[in-house]
Amino acid sequence: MRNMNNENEAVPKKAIKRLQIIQAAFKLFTENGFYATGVDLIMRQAGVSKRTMYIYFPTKNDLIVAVLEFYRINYERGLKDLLARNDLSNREKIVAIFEEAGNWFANKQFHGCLAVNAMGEFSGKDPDIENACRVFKTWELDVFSELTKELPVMYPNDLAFKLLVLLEGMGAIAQVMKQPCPIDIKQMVNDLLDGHCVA
Amino acid sequence: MRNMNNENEAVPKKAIKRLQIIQAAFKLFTENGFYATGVDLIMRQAGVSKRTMYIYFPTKNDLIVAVLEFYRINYERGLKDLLARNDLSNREKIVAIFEEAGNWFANKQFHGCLAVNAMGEFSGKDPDIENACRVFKTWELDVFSELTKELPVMYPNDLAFKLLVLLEGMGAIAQVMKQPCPIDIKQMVNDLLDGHCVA
DNA sequence: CAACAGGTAAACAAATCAGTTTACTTTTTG
DNA sequence: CAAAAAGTAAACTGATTTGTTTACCTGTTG
Repeated sequence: MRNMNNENEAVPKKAIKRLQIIQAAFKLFTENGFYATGVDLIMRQAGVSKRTMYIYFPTKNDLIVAVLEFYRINYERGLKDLLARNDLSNREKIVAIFEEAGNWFANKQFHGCLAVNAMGEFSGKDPDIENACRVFKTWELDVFSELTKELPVMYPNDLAFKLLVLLEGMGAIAQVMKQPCPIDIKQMVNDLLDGHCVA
Repeated sequence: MRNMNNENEAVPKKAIKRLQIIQAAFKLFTENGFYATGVDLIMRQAGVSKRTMYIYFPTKNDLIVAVLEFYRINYERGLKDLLARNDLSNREKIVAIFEEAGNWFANKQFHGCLAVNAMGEFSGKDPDIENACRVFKTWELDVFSELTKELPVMYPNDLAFKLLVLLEGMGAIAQVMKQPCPIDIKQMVNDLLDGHCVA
């Protein structure tokens, strides 16, 4: 059985294995934690031999750093469509982000922010992982900053940081409590936005 | 050299070893995570033999549950004096809690909320640990609820939850970013309180 | 066809993990 | 004092960990 799809040939085989490993590791790290997830299981789930794995990722921590980068890129892609919409104001986009996050957090399968979890396991132990976590949170802050800087507010960066605090808080509580959020987050976000608006 | 203090004899030796173990484990779990901390190191730091450890805590997870309870009791004791003061209004106490938390989070040694970190490592794996984490967060919420219920606000429980969201968010960001909080948290808390006040 | 890069499968090494057991010592207490 | 309770130190088990190595296979390409 040869290659059947003669259209759209030349798929970059090179990076396929690497991505398979990252995706399997991402799922396992998210669901079971970093230390608790062994490389043998990752390689089995990825359908890849151990040797291949250690060619792409010389150490497990290298893989963790790559997974955290993947986590951010994945997150970015999920937000892309929303951020690109021109039928929504920046303020509406912010509210929409919290709505989407709220739905995500409400899922029983939610396991908290991977970067926060990684920090809990590797803080003070692996600078590369620490750095990857900070890069992620910095990016999250940048997303909000991009949205608030064109809002009629006095201190857009302060507002962005407050929004991030809100998002983190929701996530952490959802992760631990695993029950629907009893408050109206949308209203809380709107109050925050109103409090900063000069117009 | 016999026992010198003939006054106040009969110190309950029984629970001393147990507490030593919990305190050493608390420190190590906080600084290095749960999976990453081996029982051999805990027992060495506690100055206790392995056998004794396994008499008090048949499994490592039993110890983790005990540490999480200790974490809560410790937290409660740290808040006791503040909550008992009668020269402060409930509103002032809430603000004071955030000020203290802010100072704590600003410390470079801060490693995030132990219950959140535990959830990141044991979510879906150990019901007892999960439960201990939820008990901790429920207690945190109760502290705020006790303070808000006597405030002139419409929905004291909602306000309490929002305060908890704020506290969690600050903690999670501080844990990852490890840099001073760029916003005025006291003002953010006051805004939140003002937004709920009917008077 | 032949060379070769990239892959598999599995055995292996060395360390570490949680937890057990044994033999002995210290401390408390009736 | 003497029995009993609680402790120590250290060897040990068996499973698991990350990471290495060996021998073999496969698809592509000059």
